[in-house]
Amino acid sequence: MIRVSRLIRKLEIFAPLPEEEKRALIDASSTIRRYGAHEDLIQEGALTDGVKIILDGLACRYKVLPDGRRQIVAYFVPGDMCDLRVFLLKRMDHSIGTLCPVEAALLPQESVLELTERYPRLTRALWWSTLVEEAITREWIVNVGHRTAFERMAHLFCEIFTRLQSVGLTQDNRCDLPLTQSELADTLALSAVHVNRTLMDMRRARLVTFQGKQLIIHDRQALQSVAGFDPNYLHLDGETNRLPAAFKRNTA
Amino acid sequence: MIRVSRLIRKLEIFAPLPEEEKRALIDASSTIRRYGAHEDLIQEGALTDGVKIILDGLACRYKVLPDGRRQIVAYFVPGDMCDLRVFLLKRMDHSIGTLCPVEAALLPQESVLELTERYPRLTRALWWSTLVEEAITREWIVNVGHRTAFERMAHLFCEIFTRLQSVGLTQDNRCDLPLTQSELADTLALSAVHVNRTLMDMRRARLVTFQGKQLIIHDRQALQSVAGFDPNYLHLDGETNRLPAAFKRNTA
DNA sequence: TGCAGGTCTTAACCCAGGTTAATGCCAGTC
DNA sequence: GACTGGCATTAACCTGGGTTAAGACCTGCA
Repeated sequence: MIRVSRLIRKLEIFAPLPEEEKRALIDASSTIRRYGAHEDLIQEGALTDGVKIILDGLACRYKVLPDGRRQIVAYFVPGDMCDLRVFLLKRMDHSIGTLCPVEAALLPQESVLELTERYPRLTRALWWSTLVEEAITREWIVNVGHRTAFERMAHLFCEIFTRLQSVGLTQDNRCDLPLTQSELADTLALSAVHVNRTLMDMRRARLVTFQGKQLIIHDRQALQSVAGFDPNYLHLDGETNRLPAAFKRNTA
Repeated sequence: MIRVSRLIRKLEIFAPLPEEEKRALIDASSTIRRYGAHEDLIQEGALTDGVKIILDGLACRYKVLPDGRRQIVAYFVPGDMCDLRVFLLKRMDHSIGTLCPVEAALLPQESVLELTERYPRLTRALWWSTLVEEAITREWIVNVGHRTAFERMAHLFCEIFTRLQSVGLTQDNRCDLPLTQSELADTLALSAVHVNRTLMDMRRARLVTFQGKQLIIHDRQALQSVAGFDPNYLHLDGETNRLPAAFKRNTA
């Protein structure tokens, strides 16, 4: 199996890519690296380097506060890229770390520059994927700011499940989710204790079971409804995307 | 005065732009539009159109929840662009509205495509500015998630003041800030009542006075310190940015 | 096989911030 | 110069979620 096939599958939600451009992306990302659990791919303050494409496992962006508390601000699932264009900033203003063992493809800076200079369709698809990422970050502000613990967690589960589903990493109503409760807490801006309480409530409500690093969604409809989850912001539906007219010509 | 000079000034924090590219940007953005206070530039669900550059006034991105509550997820100050590449998405997943009368330059989609195709330096500078915007969004998650009302508000004031300062819109220790307390509440994910309480506390602590749409910072050092504000994430310091080597050649 | 460190679970107690509601203070405007 | 509607301010009361702490449950390792 082609290592970056999940990325390509994702990019093609936006628009089909010509074989040549797919091949160029595959060729450029042939260097694979493996990371252990809870290892940093890159640390806050470090000089930025090339782009990483997550092939397997789960990673996250996070920020650490002076008092040592941590806020996870994004998850990376297989097929996601960490920071298409970070090399434009001198130093990272946050860290990226793994949550479990991770396999990633490296795309050196020069390759990114070259690809984006030569392949307009690929470039637009990559841009699009960064727009989606931004949309997710915005939704997280709403989540942390305006939803109760229960809704918030329900919303996160809906999002993760939907994203994993779109890259073929769910089975029926379940998926692997290698997170501890306190990592969930760092994500949702809740205490670990309250995450546990809420998880128990969800289990009792027969909505969701999250145990042994497995997420089982018993009633997706109900879950989405309590969460107020509208998948629109994930832009996973081809219908919600469009190509600028000037660009469509080249796409057939 | 050139209408988009603030944008150009901002972009040149990243790297100086050749005259030709500046001129191209100025020419492309010669259509000016005026909006009233609390008017939408674009609404959630609408088809996306061209890019807008804020010349004067204050605008914001916001999302509305089913229960009618609103979360402001970003501010646009003069010199900011609303969504360089939104036209890659079919429909908006949030709205952009004004907070006071606003003057904006319109950059039609075709101009964006043309500029980004012809002018690599300008393009990179524009990319950079979207990276900065993303960094701000991430910091907002931390703000809403992990800081107390007092710290949170202090942090927002530090950020806004710094951003306005960088485009020359502050006088000494004060700046115009055309927000009501309940708009502040929508930003900080607090109730309007608690915003008022906190504002009073800040006034009493002789840190900040926010009255009559004016923000006066009495003790910036102290404010930054309670907020845990580290301006690094704004990337306004030229030193924190860098050009990829492959690109530097063309920049002299 | 027993121990150690991480994780999960539960209970008891507390407080930051939400909610409701009343009052005051404008700036238009007819 | 009264009337209206939007803001700001304050008080009284309540609750969701934080904190602390203790016990149970794992899993890997010696």
